[in-house]
Amino acid sequence: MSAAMTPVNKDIENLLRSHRLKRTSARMEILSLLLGSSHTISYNDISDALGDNFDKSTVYRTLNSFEEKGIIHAVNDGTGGIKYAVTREEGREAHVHFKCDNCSQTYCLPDTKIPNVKAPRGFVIKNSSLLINGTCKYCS
Amino acid sequence: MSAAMTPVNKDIENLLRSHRLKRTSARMEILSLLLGSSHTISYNDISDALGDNFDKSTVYRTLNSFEEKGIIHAVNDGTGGIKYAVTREEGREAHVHFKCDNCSQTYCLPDTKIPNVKAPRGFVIKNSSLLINGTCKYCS
DNA sequence: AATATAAATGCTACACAATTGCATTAATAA
DNA sequence: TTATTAATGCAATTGTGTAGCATTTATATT
Repeated sequence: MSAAMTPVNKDIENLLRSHRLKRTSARMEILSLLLGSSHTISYNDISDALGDNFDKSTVYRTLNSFEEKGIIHAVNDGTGGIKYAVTREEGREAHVHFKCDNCSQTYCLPDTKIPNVKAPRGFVIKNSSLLINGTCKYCS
Repeated sequence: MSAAMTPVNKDIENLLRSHRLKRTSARMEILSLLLGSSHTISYNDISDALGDNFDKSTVYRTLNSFEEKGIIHAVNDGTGGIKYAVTREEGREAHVHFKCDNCSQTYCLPDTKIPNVKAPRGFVIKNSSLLINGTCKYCS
């Protein structure tokens, strides 16, 4: 078996370099977690996984710079904090997020696009975000 | 001209009584603000409008009990705090919320229903919330 | 390989939203 | 009018996230 099921370092390094972000261990480890997760993750998830190796502000700043570069996107599932997921090709367009009431995880549904809605006269639509909750495929 | 453009006290009293909530001045005033607003309002909006007549915890607890009773519903427009609006008949069904990038107000669109989406196999949908942003009818 | 420079980090403090425990006060039922 | 039950105010606390600033580190340059 290979070293890990997690994304290989080279992939992560390339991703950082292509966005002109310095290759630091905080970024490597945080990006590795994000790439290896099937669902959105929060600051707390990252903090738990990484122990106290990095300062809170480093983790938050890392997430913010990933988001600015478009590597990840923020998801607000209504539970308080913000969660993040890597933005994959299929998910560039506005896609649906799904929060499971059972396991409390929030998933990107990159292939499920947000339908167009017709707003009342005078309201001009720019963006939209659709959050669904229910039971995820691992819990149903 | 009648006493005010705001909802009459009797309406508010009835609303409280029908939900078995005691008629206190905090509830009367907060509910009056909510009923009189065309858009969602936050704790800060209420606090500003009411001065320091009521404690922070009273205001939050009042909003929470209104929400539990279904008198109002919470809207998270991604700007930090939670906003609230009275749930009117047409809006009982899941409706769209609209955040204006210009005036920063968030509106209920009670007649704009959230379209059904087809989630991937295994995901069972219970509820959904759709937040649109753009320019509202008062700003366009 | 050594150095310069620009950026990232850790630390501490802070800001803000929201909640909680508890003693006091007020609203309604009896 | 009193008894009961719930709401309020206060103070403290939690949780999420940001900001300033000195120090350290990654990378480009020589």
